[in-house]
Amino acid sequence: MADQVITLSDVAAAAGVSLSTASKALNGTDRISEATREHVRLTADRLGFRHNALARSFARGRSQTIGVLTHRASNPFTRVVLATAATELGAKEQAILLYDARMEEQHDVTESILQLRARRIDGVIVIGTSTSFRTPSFTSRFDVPVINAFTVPADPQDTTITADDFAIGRLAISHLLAGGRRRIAHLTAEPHDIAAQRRAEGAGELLAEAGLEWAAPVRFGRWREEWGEQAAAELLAEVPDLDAIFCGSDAIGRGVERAVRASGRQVPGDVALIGVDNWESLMHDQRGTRHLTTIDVGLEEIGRRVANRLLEGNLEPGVEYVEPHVVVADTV
Amino acid sequence: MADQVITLSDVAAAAGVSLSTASKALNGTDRISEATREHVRLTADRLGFRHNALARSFARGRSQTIGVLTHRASNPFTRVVLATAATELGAKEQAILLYDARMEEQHDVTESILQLRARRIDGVIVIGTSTSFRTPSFTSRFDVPVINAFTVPADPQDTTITADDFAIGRLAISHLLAGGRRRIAHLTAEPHDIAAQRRAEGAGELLAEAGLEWAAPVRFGRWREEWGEQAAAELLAEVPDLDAIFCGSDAIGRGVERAVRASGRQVPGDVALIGVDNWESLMHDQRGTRHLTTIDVGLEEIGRRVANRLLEGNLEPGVEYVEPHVVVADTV
DNA sequence: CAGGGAAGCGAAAGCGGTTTCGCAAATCAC
DNA sequence: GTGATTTGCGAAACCGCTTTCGCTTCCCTG
Repeated sequence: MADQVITLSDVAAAAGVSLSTASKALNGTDRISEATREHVRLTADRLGFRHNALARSFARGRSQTIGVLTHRASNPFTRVVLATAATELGAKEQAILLYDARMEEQHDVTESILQLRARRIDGVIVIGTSTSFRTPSFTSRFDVPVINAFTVPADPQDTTITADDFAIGRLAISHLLAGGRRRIAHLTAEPHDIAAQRRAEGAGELLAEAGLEWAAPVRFGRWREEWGEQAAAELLAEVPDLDAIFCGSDAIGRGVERAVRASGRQVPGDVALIGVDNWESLMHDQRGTRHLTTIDVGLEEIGRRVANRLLEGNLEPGVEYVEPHVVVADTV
Repeated sequence: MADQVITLSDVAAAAGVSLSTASKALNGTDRISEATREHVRLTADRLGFRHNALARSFARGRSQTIGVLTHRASNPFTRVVLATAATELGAKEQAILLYDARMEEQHDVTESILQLRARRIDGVIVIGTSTSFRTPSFTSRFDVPVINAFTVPADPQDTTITADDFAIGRLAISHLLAGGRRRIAHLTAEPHDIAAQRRAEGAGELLAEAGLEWAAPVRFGRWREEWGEQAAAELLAEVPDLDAIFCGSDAIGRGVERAVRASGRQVPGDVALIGVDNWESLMHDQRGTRHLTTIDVGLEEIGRRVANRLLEGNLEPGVEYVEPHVVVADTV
């Protein structure tokens, strides 16, 4: 525990070579004979040597830490991306330094940016709140790579990895069609919400390709369970022969399900339901279980990919979409 | 952007003092006249100087980063604690370095520990998976402070901050009693699950204090929605005059609610429901809404407190419990 | 066999701060 | 007014590693 810490010069001395030789040997850099390299490696192992990461970072000028800018880290979607990215980065010995700011407030975020630069971070991940809101562009405010996650990019030249709402809509309908449903309706969030719009568009497109139409006009409302319940009740009264409802989110879906059951219909016997978000996975692990069939938008994949792209330095400008996937459960 | 970086010696030169004086002035350490201190500060500001955090960390031997050991970062509860702690730490310029390991596997975690020590981390947070499982003790394996979060500590001398399952049970019953309920049952998880046990004990205790008994024996089963549904159906058949069910988790509660409604009863008119976890908060923010009344176990508070304790160096040995609170919604 | 180039290694200069220590001047006690 | 402290500041060592540069030695070419 309190044992003397071994430094590189200890290793060099023990191996009978110079400090610089030892450094090069262990780093695999520069021209060193294979014999001495191996010899240094062995003595280093024997002594239990580990680089002092602080000294190394200092000398190299690279901090082994990635800055993360979030809008509101308490957002559950943000958390998933954050935790996944942090795990991925940690596995590669990269720390993260998180600044949680209201990105709209210039002053606040400017201070954070200065802090991050002072820390000589190696890269930046900007995590947006959703695909509904545009996140300001920070790319030009750093001299290290910046990558955006889970957001609608303000600048199309920024590197962005995000969910594919259009594909989500298509996938939902495709799954319902595969289940034999034909009289399908869609209940979703605010009409000005970008994610809601794209999901509706994607869904409408696939429906049209199948030669079908919505069984009722798409209803826009709120991302809320209670709205789902109320809207579904009205919808079922107007269009009694529905056989499926595509719900804009799992929260809405929960409300819809209650209304459908309250109307005396069976789920999925009479009406199939599919949501979006994979809400239940946020509770699964040992606990929880699947009930509502849903579309997973791929938040974890976003987190993983963002971390890896950044480390690889693989930052092509433009938006890269993550493929959604169906999570099969009891409601289709 | 690519503008010359200002170093401390630039500041010293501009202020007409020595490097060491400049350092002390800005750090508020050592004896420096207030006049020169202020003068140095002003020139530093004027030049836009920021400490090179790397150099500083190196010189001081403190990394400004906290190591985090998790069992499985993908666990939703872990994520909440992690994200909250990271936010709190970030606000104080502390980075985090996350190692996600199966803590049971010695080899794996030993490597992580060595990495963390090489990084000269300033402290360690160990996040458990829940209050159901015991996490091995890592305190003695570091020479920096270690604090455990959301776990049953293996060593009572370790510093641990976690949820108070006993209080959770009491609180749930107290809320139901305040709502005028008297015929109360409890459906919860596996009988060997520590969290489930304590919640049941706490609930039973408060019930006894109120001069009441369970309307039916406590039923232990699984942390699953479907189990809740099935168990509630049976329970209602056996004890038709129940007026409340304390559900061991929100997932169970969801299932219970379906069963109650399916039996023709109203929620909360005929039967009140209360869960545990504040599941919906994991989805709230802009979206989602409250439906199920529940007990929030205080995960965010755990994250916050763990971060702050560590920074303050305020690490008394023993377990500190976070107070749960009721989240009022529609089912009581 | 002379000369040029490459291979292998070491000396030393950083990287940009913090911190110890010593010295001169100012302040204090008596 | 003298000696003992205290105050304010600068010189320089140091943190542990990376990296440049130069010096040998060896090999190859013609």
